[in-house]
Amino acid sequence: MPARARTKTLSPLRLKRRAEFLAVAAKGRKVQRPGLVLQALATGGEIRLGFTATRKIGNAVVRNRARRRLKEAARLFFAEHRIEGVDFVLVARRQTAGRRFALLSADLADAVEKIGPR
RNA sequence: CCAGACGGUCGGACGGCCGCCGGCGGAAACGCUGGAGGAAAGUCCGGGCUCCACGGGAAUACGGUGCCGGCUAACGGCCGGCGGGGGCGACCCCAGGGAAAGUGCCACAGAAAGCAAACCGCCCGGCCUCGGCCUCAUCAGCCUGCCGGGUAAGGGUGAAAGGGUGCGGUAAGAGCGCACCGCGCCCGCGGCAACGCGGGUGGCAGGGUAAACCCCACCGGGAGCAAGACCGAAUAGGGGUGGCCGGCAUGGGCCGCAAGGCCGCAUGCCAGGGGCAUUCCCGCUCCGUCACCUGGGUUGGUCGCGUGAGGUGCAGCGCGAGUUGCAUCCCAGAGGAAUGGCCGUCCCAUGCCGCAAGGCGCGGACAGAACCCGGCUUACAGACCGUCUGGCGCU
RNA sequence: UGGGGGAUAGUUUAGCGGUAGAACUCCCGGCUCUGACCCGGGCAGCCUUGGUUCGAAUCCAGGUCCCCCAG
Repeated sequence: MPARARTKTLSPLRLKRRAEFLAVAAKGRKVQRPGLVLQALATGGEIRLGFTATRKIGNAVVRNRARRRLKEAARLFFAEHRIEGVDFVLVARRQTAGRRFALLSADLADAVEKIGPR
């Protein structure tokens, strides 16, 4: 049986293992925006998301907040745009926690657009 | 009213829409319900819990603690007291046992840095050879010089110089004598004690440093929830049973005519290496190979995993830390890990514009549970409450 | 989570409780026609806050940061 049943089928699978993050970083594409860095790797399977916040951007509270805002932005964006077959990693930057949410969302849309032609 | 001391509480509020994690109900859709902190932090102490080692004793080593009494499951924590230091005061701070067990160190300066001595001095006595003063000259005297002795008041060095201040005393001095202060010892009283108070006595002995080694007293097994338990599929390593396993002596058995050889079969003795902090005594345990049998790690799942040294209220006892009784409540828990996003009104802080009303903008202290609990330490915008101190003013 | 170590000049590093040193760098001067080498001189430092001590880079405690090890 799966580790835990996804109650929401529309909430995408999460990347959890270090190896998965490393694979995306090593083999995928990368786009930088003021609010985030987006990494993408075509896999052909279901869409999967990973979130990264390093110690460089702040203490635990700041890192948590940055990651949650990225999650919210991603949730809203991918509800509108169905994309399959890609692993995305959203990396928080110093500005992520403080940037206005509308700008952060625009950063994400921009980044997906630019990285789009896989 | 101003300045301050101490203790405590809170640490944005309300609402709407869309979401996240857990629980309950449901076939599902979905509904209901719970969802970070005082420090969740640092990981500095103490425990619970779990596994391992668990044999006892003695000594040693190592680490920690260190005024007294109490609280506590325990503590290096807390409370109360004592002593010392600071502050006008409320109050604050203190690793605060032992320096007459021993060792070490005390740079530079200074005569001398720990055992008593004496550099410049002061004083006494002696020698007068040379020199100087005095004298007409000599002697005597004085200065200087040399020798012997007495001193530690003064000078100077230092963080520190063998009690301090004053009076007496003396050749000069000195606890040499006296008074007060300090210190040691003895006695009495108060206190459970640390200690305090009083009296007597000694004539000053015993410099500092133990956050230098050390001594004394007390405490201390190791590891940690990735501990650990259970469930489930394939390959190398574990467990049990049996056989074979080191040397020597004696006996025995077998082969051989014999010399001799083989067999640990029996008894006894001696062994090697590793582990149990070290040493010692006894003690325990493990070791290599073959055959057969049979259970378990890693990845995954379940449990551990929140009813607890628990929170709140009231009452009793206690100065207090706390403790006892009654009532009442169930209050996040999961995996790399959930509590977020947007909007509105208000509150707070702040920037700009404005005479003002107000407008525009930006931002809400420190910080995020990872087995749990008791402390400590550190971070923290601002607000509030209580007690107290000093000052000013009024009645 | 547990354990261990470290922080000294811009860099790499010495440093028995009393002096903070060395090398490279940098600056100035000299040598040279010029540069390098070389020679002489100079600037600059004990992570932070308290405490012990007459005196602390050194000893003790709290804090900050960094590194390493085990799982």
